[in-house]
Amino acid sequence: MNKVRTRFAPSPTGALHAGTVRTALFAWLVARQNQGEFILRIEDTDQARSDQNAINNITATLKYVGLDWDEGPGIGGKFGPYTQSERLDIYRDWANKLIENGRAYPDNTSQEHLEVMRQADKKAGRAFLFRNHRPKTTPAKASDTPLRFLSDPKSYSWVDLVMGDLSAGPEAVDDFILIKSDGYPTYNFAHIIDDYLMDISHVIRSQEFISSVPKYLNLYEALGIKVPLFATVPQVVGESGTRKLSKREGAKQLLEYQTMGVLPEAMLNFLATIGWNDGSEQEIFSKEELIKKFTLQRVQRSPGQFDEKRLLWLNGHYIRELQFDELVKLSDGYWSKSASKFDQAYKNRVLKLVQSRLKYLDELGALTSFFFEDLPIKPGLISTHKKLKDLTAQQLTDLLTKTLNELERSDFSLEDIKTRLDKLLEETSQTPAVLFSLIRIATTQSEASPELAESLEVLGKDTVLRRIKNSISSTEKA
RNA sequence: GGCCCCUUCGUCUAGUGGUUAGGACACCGGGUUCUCAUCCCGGAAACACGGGUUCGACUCCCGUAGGGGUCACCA
Repeated sequence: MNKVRTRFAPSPTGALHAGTVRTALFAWLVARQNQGEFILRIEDTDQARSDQNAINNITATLKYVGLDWDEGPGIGGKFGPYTQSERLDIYRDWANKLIENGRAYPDNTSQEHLEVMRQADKKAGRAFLFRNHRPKTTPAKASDTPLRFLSDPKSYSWVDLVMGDLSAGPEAVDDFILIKSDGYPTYNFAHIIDDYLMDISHVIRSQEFISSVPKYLNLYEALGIKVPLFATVPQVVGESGTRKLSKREGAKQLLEYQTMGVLPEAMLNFLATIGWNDGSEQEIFSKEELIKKFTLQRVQRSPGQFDEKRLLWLNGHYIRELQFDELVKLSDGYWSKSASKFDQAYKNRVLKLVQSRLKYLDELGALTSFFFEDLPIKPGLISTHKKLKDLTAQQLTDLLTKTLNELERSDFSLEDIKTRLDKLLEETSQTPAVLFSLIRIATTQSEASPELAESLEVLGKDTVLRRIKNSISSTEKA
């Protein structure tokens, strides 16, 4: 069997989102599991829409999720260049071969006339086929005359590695533009030439191209070149459940998740399991396992929905699995501003307390800010608390005062804090639901926090006593 | 509209003629001295519909409906 070579061939017209990257991932997995090669090719044949920012976004996104490429722009390779705008001569040569064979013809039908014909066909309830309107005579070939493929309509059936047996009638084959008036090839033409010249074994792409395959098959024949294997990956749809993932659908570009602090291994796991699983009940897959277990045959044929909740669950899982020193490194940059005045040792103690609570790194600041600054007192935390709202100000003050007196005598070791909290429960004959809630609110002024004793220990005696005193004076006023 | 593809809990899915239709996320309830999270236990929740074939259909066949893609000098 020939060497497996797969490619990711995006057009640089915007930021990558999950759907596109998932397709890239599948192509990458096929290459890696077969000791093959993964090629990055930039399809910038649309001059107006392509730009360098998008190219940067593509490479940054691939690097984020760890999809390395063996050949591509920048790094080169034996089949370069890997940017289509640098391959114009190649397409022209192949186009000339088609002209010589009588399989391509210049056509300068105006956009207006095309539109008229399209409307007429639409009205007649049939698909528009240019070949039904081929001009009797072809214009002289000038440099700005578009070149059309002269199709040879017939039925095709072929095998798709994901979708299975597919077929279509001759109505799916038409005369399409090969070279545009600006001299650039269309996608339909360029990708076929490139896949052939770059020795691509598997063309793995998303669903919108499936109905164009018969046209491509017809072109492969005209060109007399070998047809690669096809694998069509269904789309990833957005929250609506129907529409394709897009900016309009509210989809984030993938790099936003990097900024949020979604770990690459979580993103990879998530992407791979939209529309794929190994047949078992396994949910967590490492990159190595994916390489070992992935098969195109087990890719779902129906679209998959992007479920951010599931992504965040996976990410939480991977954060919990992280070695602590690894988490320390990754957390850098996600702390609240107020944390900058504290040393790393203190931050580490805080981090230990929240590792199991983080769904994504960017939550860190909000989750831990009370460890670094006295938050403003929020009376609502008590007045709406289901266990505290019915206590009088006097009762609250009493409880806090007793707590203050007890903790003042503590050496603030975790052990001692726990002992004294237990003692307070006895003395006040309050349930933890009341007393601990109150202390927690007084010392954190937050909706939620890690375990009370541990939080107090990390906060330290001075801070805890100060905050309790502040709370007392605030409840007295109320 | 023509052509093509798709259809199991809200979501991701297991399932390839005989299962109490399984798991996970999310959700709800309970437990872990308080909250949030983790962890553990439990709950609700699906075979789009209609015909066949068969002793027996989620599984096979045919329709119907719904959804998606495509019909560009965009990819």
